[in-house]
Amino acid sequence: MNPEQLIANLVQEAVLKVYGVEPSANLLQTQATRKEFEGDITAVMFPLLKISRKSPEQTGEDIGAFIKGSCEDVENYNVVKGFLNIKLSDRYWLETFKTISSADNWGQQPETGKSVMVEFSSPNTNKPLHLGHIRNNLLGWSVARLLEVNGHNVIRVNLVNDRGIHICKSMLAWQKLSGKDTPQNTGIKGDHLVGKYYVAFNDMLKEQVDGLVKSGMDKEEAEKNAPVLKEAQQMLVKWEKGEKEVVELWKTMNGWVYDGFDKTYKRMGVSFDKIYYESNTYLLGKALVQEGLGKGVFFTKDDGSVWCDLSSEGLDEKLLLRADGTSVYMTQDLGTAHQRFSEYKLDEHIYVVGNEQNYHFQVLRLLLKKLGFEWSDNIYHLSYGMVELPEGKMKSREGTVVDADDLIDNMVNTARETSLELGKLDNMPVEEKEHLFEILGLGALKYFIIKVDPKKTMLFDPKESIDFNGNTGPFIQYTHARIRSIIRKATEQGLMGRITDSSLDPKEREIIKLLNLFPEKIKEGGKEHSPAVVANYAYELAKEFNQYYHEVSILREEDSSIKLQRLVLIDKISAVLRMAMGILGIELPERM
RNA sequence: GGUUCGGUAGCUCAGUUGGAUAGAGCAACAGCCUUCUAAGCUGUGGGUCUUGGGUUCGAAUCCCAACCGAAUCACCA
Repeated sequence: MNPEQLIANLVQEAVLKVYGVEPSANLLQTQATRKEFEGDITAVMFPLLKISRKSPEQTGEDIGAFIKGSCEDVENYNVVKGFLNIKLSDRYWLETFKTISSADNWGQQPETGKSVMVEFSSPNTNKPLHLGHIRNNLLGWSVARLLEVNGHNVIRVNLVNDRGIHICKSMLAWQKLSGKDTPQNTGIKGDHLVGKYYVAFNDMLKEQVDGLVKSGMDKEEAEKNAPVLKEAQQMLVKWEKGEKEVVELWKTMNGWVYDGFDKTYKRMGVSFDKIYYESNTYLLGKALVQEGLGKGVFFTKDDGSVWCDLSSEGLDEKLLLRADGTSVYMTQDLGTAHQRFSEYKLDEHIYVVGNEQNYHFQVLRLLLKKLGFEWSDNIYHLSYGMVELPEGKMKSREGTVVDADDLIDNMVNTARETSLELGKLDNMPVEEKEHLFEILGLGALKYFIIKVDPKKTMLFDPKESIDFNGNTGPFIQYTHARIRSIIRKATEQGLMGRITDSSLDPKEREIIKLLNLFPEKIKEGGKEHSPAVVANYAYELAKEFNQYYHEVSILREEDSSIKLQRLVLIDKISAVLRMAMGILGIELPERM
């Protein structure tokens, strides 16, 4: 039984027997004992004073004495102010550890039969992935893993924005400036090639606008009337009509981008069960709007456009269909949500989307609710804050974005340099080394981003992110490699075995308590959809091991029974680290 | 102005259903490699938890107000 639950039960019984009153559950407050006091679990006495009608100290003494006598797992107790600190026996913790140790995947919950869809990444096909997408991908992936560990069936989906004026811009620039460059003949990764032309388009546009302004046109006017922009708009019209030439080019260039994205996704270790394309879904939702009109929850304006009035909810009016009958983003999202819930029988749908769309999702939920869908309560927007750079905000127009591929290369290179400098890998085959640098670089990046609470705007300092000391991914990877090294040696010596009863060091007790907390941590993480909890837990565990490692000898102890117990313990630490870091998509090396 | 979210050490961040003297890492300083991996460990210094009220045995945590910051309030997606 969970130790806090055990103590709560004991205290409840004690109060009943000693004071003759059955305390309600909310009065039974327990917590882990703070490190500076002796004990494992602390029961808080203050809420019980109205029952005991004695001082906090006396109440603690009464209850402490009772439960010490009633449960043999209670080894000792002490009372500090209103806190009753209870120390459980070594036997109790060893039993707990046996349970943990015998579980194959400690923390994995049984299947719940629930289906959860997680939509994340959602890139545009006119430029490569950047730092913001990295945060998105990492969050999406780990939330999906977290839900799986909690026993749910998870469907990962990606909604690619492959249509619209921005795509036409890249296409037009490509036609004008080259007409023949391909990823193959230039050696440039497909998404970067297309992104290059997107930038080129904006340069052309700026040039033309400047020209028009010089010849006397006002700036706003010039921005609307620049010839290249007109051409791009015409191209979009042609695309919508399905003109063969334009559609072919669109397919070709998007194909390049997808090849590029695939490489980045693969390197980051993310994948999807299904990819939706907006070119296929952008017409969805119109029927729902008609339905809403029929029900009277939407209304039509004089020009024929359709709106929903949300002023009673403290929001504005929201457009759903333009006067010409074409749909907008919201229309489409209504449609896709409806489609997905009916197609997959979802219990929950999580959208991993930046916080600039908080308003959008707030409205989406409201509209679905107004349309009468009960599942509107089961859509959840996992909103995350922007990633800022030390110099300020990222702006794609100003060229201050951090490209995802460049960043990963950078991290891996730094991992390589740092590792070679330390010079510990001289006997490692080249291939294994390269794999190691890859997982170290990515581990540093992933951990750095995931450990921060998603909803907070975070600062990405490239200098700090490649520091491999302290609370970092490589620290945890290093800890794992250390443990595996010991386990390898122990295995060679034939020392690996089962746990043998003996006493526990204080540190071992701490570690067992921490291991015991793991299922709760990932549950909480699942509830809050926050992998940051898991990241910080893994760090805590790794840190405990490192301290333990410096305090005791694991392989050199004279008493072989202690050796065995310690080995089983650290072996379990490495297993839990693998599980936790696996949720975050971070690989742990066997040696480094 | 409306909505949503933040504000914790010089910097980056943790902080559990409200609990004891608010914690890590980085940076600074001082130690520890003949012993299982020093990407490590130990120690020192560093705080008006933005401010002011309230709730109560007890508030970084809950409520109200103010201040500062971010996002958004498009016939873009």
